[in-house]
Amino acid sequence: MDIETTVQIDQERGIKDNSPYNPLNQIVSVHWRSIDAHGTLGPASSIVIFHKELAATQEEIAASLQEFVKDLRAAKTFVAHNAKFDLAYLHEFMGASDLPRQVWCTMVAEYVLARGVRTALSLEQTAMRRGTSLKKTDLVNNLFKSGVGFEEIPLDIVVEYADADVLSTAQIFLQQLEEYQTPLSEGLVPVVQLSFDMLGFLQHIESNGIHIDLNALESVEQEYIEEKAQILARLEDISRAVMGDTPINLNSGADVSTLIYSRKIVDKALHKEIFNIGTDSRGKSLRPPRMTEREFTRTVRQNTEIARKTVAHNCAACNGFGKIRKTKKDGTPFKKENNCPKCAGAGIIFVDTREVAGLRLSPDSPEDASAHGFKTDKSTLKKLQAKVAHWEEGNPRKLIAQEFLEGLSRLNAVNTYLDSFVRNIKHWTRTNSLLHAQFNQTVTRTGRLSSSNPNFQNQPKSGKFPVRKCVTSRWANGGKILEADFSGLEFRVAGELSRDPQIIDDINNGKDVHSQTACIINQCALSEVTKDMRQAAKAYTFAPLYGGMGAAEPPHVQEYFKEYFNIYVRLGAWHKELMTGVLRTGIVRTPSGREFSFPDAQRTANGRVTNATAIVNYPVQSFATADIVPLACVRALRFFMDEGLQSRIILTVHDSIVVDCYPEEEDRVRTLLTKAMSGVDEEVKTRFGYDLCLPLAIEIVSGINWMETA
DNA sequence: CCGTCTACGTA
DNA sequence: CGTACGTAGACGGA
Repeated sequence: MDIETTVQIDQERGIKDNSPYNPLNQIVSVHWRSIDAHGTLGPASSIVIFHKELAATQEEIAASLQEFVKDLRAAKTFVAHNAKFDLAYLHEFMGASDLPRQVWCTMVAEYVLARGVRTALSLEQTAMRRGTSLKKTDLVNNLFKSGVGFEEIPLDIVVEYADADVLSTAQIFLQQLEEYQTPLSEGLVPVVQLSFDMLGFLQHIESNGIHIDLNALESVEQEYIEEKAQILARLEDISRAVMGDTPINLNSGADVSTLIYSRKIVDKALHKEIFNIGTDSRGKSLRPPRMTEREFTRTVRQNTEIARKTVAHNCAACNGFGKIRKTKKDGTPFKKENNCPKCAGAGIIFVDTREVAGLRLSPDSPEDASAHGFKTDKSTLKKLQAKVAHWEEGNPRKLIAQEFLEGLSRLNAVNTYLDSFVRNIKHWTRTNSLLHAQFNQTVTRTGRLSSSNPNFQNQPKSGKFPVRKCVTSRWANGGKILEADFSGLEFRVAGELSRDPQIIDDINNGKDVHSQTACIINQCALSEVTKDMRQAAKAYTFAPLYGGMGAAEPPHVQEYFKEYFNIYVRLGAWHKELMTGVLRTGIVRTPSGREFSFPDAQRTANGRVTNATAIVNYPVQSFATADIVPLACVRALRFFMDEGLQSRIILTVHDSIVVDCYPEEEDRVRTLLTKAMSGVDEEVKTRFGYDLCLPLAIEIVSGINWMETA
């Protein structure tokens, strides 16, 4: 089936919203066909509910809807491309009672078959790839792209288009059904079934929505706006002091780079080429070139010029107007004015003084280069701050530099908090204070979810991000926000998949692995490890797990990587097995049967395997957060329903489940989540036929909002 | 207008 | 140190 809907456009931001949770949206039409057990298609049916050309009476529409509901109830399997969307509309507009239990989403099925290789998954692209029937839909596509809802598109075209989509979906479904029965792909059945179950879970939590306290959000926003204004005022003062009249846009990497490093790039294209700036076909950054310190310094000198403080003058060529009127060859003036070429239309020219502008810091290595100059991100700024700390006390620029670097670092963060988090939460929160973020099932290479409109999976951590205070319970009297996390899930799964006896031992004995790492890194005794050292060491516990080799690290850290694989011998052996397996078959498989294809993998001249890090990382990340956690999600929802809980599951963030807890239900919620999550091994066994050898532990916290949890 | 790049944040 | 994401503004070429 296929549902066409209206769409709302946010004029200010140009954002299109065809969500069923936008109260202004409506179902325009519903289109469907039946398919019998032999794969024979019934006739095309459709109902038009809301359209400018609509002639049917309410009674007639109601009668057609009855027909549709009858077919829906009779159906064994509900098939649609991006079925979550259609299910959500059915749920919001027709209530939950008639929703089909078994769903087949042709988009999700296609995604699983793609085996982690990025593939265009739209209905159109899928149909083209599979050679199934396809209606030329340029007209509809263009209208839709420009934001015209289906209610405005000529009705005969809507019906023709939608019927063609239904037919195409049906044909793709039949092909997929066959493909999932072939020896090559039958192993994917448990995973695609879990994905369909997860689709229902996602539709459910999206429908529940997240309750937002808009007053709390407003006051957090005000605090950030104030903080930003203060930082900006100070940074602009400093900017004027060190740059003279040269205008600096603190949101511009190029401007800020000039200010910090006192250098302007002469030829940006050349600069990009020299420092190999860019991304590869997988969207990852290219590697910076190797250079000695001397080479680097020389290169920077050659391709940059020292930034000087400037004094602004009225442009003499245009008298400060910015525009000039040229005259034609015959002496008559052109009709339109041109931008003054001397000042590029600004009316002002900036004349260099002799004084060097900026903070006069130097980049260290090609790693510090960026497209428009040199990096100005948090870690680079931190490095620069450490340098400035060593400047002699008498240096008059020391204080200013410290203040600027610290302020800029915070400004970058506060900008993100305001521009991305606050603004987007505000934008997507409906008038009933519910925010229905989207969870996308067919985006990532590993099978994880992604989240958008807004992304609710990248909020700064609990306890330090006041925006989280606005996530509150929908039940005013005694409702709570509760979050259950799998602890150390990926480390456990790495032990699980490699069956490394030392990892298994460490986990069973509750060993503090990060402290052990800190010991090795800092070459000290266990008793000497401080809290900070342990925190810093965490990254090094995980690096080798995911294929990190410490190539760019100092010698003693490289030693650590060696020692790590001496301790976890089996893990290292497993990594090798994965790689030789990929070289042989092109495939990595997890215990769920999910597969990842590496068609281009080969051994390079220096003995390494292409995509080595991805090959060892995908199974761990995927089995943990794309198989185990979704399974726990599906179980949790099933338990909640079976027990008739009023509490709502509202969110999952890769290894956690978040619940809006109904008053007095917290104990039951905790019990059921523990059963769903810690007990997930029993369903891993029934669904995938796999015995987990390690226990899965969870931690549960709760509080009056999503920030203040304990 | 659209793709690329940098920056922020998460597991 | 690695892998996987989404969003926004700046920039530069069409």
